[in-house]
Amino acid sequence: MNEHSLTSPASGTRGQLVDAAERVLRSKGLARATTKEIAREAGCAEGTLYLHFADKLDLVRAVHEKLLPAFIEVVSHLPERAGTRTVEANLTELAGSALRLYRDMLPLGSSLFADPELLRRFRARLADQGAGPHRAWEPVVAYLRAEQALGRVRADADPAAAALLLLGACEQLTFVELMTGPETLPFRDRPDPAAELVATLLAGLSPARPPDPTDPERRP
Amino acid sequence: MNEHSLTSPASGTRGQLVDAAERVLRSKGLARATTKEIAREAGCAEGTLYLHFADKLDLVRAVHEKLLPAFIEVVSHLPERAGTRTVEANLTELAGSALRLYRDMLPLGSSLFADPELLRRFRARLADQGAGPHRAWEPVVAYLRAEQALGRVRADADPAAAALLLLGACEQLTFVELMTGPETLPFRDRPDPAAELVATLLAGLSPARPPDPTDPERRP
Amino acid sequence: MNEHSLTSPASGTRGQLVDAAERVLRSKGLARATTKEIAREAGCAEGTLYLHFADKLDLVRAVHEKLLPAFIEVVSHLPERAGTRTVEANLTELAGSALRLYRDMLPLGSSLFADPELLRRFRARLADQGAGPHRAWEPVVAYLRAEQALGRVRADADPAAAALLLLGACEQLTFVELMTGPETLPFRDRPDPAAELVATLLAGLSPARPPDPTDPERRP
Amino acid sequence: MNEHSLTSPASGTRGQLVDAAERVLRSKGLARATTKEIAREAGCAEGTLYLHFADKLDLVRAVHEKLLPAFIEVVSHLPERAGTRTVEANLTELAGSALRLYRDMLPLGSSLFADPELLRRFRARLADQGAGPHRAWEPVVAYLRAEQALGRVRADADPAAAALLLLGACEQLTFVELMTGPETLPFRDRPDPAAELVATLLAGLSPARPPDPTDPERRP
DNA sequence: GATGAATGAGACTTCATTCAT
DNA sequence: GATGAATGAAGTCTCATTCAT
Repeated sequence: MNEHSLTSPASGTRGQLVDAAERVLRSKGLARATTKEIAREAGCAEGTLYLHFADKLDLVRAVHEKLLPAFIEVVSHLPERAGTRTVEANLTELAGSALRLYRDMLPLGSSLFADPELLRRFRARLADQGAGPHRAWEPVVAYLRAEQALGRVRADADPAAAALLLLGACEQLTFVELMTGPETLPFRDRPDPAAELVATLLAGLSPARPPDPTDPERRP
Repeated sequence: MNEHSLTSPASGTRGQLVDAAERVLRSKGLARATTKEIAREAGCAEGTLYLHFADKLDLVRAVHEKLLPAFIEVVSHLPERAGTRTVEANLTELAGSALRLYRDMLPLGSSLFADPELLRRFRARLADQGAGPHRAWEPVVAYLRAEQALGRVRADADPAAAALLLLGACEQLTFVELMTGPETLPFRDRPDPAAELVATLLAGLSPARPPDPTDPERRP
Repeated sequence: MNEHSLTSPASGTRGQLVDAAERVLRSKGLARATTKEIAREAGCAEGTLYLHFADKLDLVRAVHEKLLPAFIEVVSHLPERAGTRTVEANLTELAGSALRLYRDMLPLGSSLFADPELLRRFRARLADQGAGPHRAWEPVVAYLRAEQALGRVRADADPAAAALLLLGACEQLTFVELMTGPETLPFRDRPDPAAELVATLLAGLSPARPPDPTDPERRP
Repeated sequence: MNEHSLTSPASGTRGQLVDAAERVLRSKGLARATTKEIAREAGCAEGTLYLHFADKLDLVRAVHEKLLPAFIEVVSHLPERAGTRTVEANLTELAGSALRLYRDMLPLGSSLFADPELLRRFRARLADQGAGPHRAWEPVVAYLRAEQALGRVRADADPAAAALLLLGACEQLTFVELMTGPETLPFRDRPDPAAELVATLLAGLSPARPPDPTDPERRP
């Protein structure tokens, strides 16, 4: 992962074009990214773009296609952590990673919504691959299920809902920060937002609760 | 609230232009919304747009400026609910509303990231008004604090983190649904996603917990 | 004559519009003078312009129509000077005035050539009035004739050619200065360009000449 | 030199654009010259213009930049004439050329004043090149100095002032003719305006003058 | 495969002019 | 006579795309 991209630099003209497009999309935005600048950034001629992609939108789609796997790659090592350290530590590390990843990916990913045709092509490709952004939840769900099996997470908790709560909070926090600007950081000026989110999720909001019969700590 | 807008239809040419721009942005996306079509949709000449806005981006910014207040308006009645019904019912209703609101607002709001200049102007206006998207959390936080005072929410819970977890989950669920397409609805095919999220947030993930000493239900 | 115009400020809305147009033409140029700004400068509404002029070009023409009379007004007192002071002093004063006048008038007057239709209308009006910019030569010619009658100018000199030489030199000097910019003043950095032009015109270039038989100084 | 331009037709798309722009500026004027028509005249697409020039004004400036060198080219052969024929014949030929050149150049050159931004850019380029319209005087001054050395022009005459008087008269005569229109030709209906101007300049206006001691014709 | 000058449709924007008040 | 919001034609300029080299 280099400084400008979540993914490794690609070789070959095609790869250079995708990397260049990603850099230009990040700095100029979809609305102001031109083929001229992308080609210049890739170090090739404007016409070369059309040897590798049907049109500009196809190149942009190729950029978006790199993003989700990059995210999943980072999250996918989480299940191996089940049973190690504490649940709180593992989830806090996850939330920290998610906050960093979203900060890099949200501006690019969100701009899919600026062009319905781009979104349509992106979806078509997702459908072909049976993929989707929800795949990012799967390692988290798998981890939580493993911890449930180990008795470190309530057996009757809903792992999917929990994954969504935690990752959603990270995404929204990033979304708001990016909208509000670098000067105003609502919530993030707290010592450790990731830890606070995890603590709240672990403890829940209900004031009291009957003891969990599956709780191994309660076994004699 | 009409079918096409979260806000009441405005009167006056300026208001018609903002409403028309919102409709066009929704259907065509920022990248394909043209001044010609916006003017046609507003029922006025293209030049009229420039009597009311400095340029196209200023009109787009005006559309975005309407979104947050519309969201807050809906959420802001929540605190009055404190102490009524059950916490679970109140939060489930909130989550349901949030899911519906995000579905309307996310495509528009996200496209802010497609143009850095648009985002810059949007932020500048936020700074002038001391506002920000985090204001949407405030009514939820206020509600949770009120319920804490009533003993219906753990006294040591973090209301801000809880608001972020719940609203973030709603936002991410919507985000993924919008990206994945109307056919594939991960998670949302469940009977009631809002209820599941709330249940998980209320119960927490930890298998056991010492009784909350401030819990009034535990007083003899 | 006020600071902004060669002519007295006019009263009435029509006159205010002409004055305002002159100021805007001077500062912005014909190519960038808009009816909106002229109206603002005149303190009236844009529509009011069309109550007093057929269109924008008619207003511009009205501005140009004021210029020549203003020039002639200044030059027209010259013939009264015949026989007073010296010919050199009188012509030097004339040249000095002409330099100042051209500096004010050339930018405006020259821009007539930027629009053939404007020039056409201007000419049509000139034809109606039997006027023309050559009228500016007439007082100078009249003066020189008077000095010829007094024997202070060669009897066989051509007053029209002399007027053209002197005023033409002043015009070109100004033209070049305006083109070159305020920093570089070719020729004008000399102590007194007007005096040098007059001295050269009076003495001529020919190295020797037979005595003028009509020269009164040679009469016994 | 072709019928439409003072300069040789250029090759290459850029040169064709400059030539086309010159023709359109001559016929339509700065105020009515459109990029669409210039491109059509140049036989290329409108967008091609922007491959070779930053904007329309840059193209117009390029046209203006060709004018002065074209003028100087014609005048620059004058110094070689020193000592040949008569001073009167040489200067009359110069004046004749100047009248023709000004008729071609003044409408274009004058319209520089119709747009301050155009004038600003033109000046900036002049400053870079150390050039300026006053360079047109230099060959004339050089010629007069040479004739002074040969004793055919008064030794104490001011060559710069003389050049300005003669060229200025030609410019003003053309200026007035262009303003007044082709029907009315003040002064130019005379048999040979150029000859009359030169005769007056050579003889001067003063009725008498002491013999020039440096005049070689007076030496025994 | 690579180039980059040329293309031309179409975007945004301006501005002289009109007209109901 | 005065207004100024609205008009819409026309302008400048951009940029994805093509194609001869």
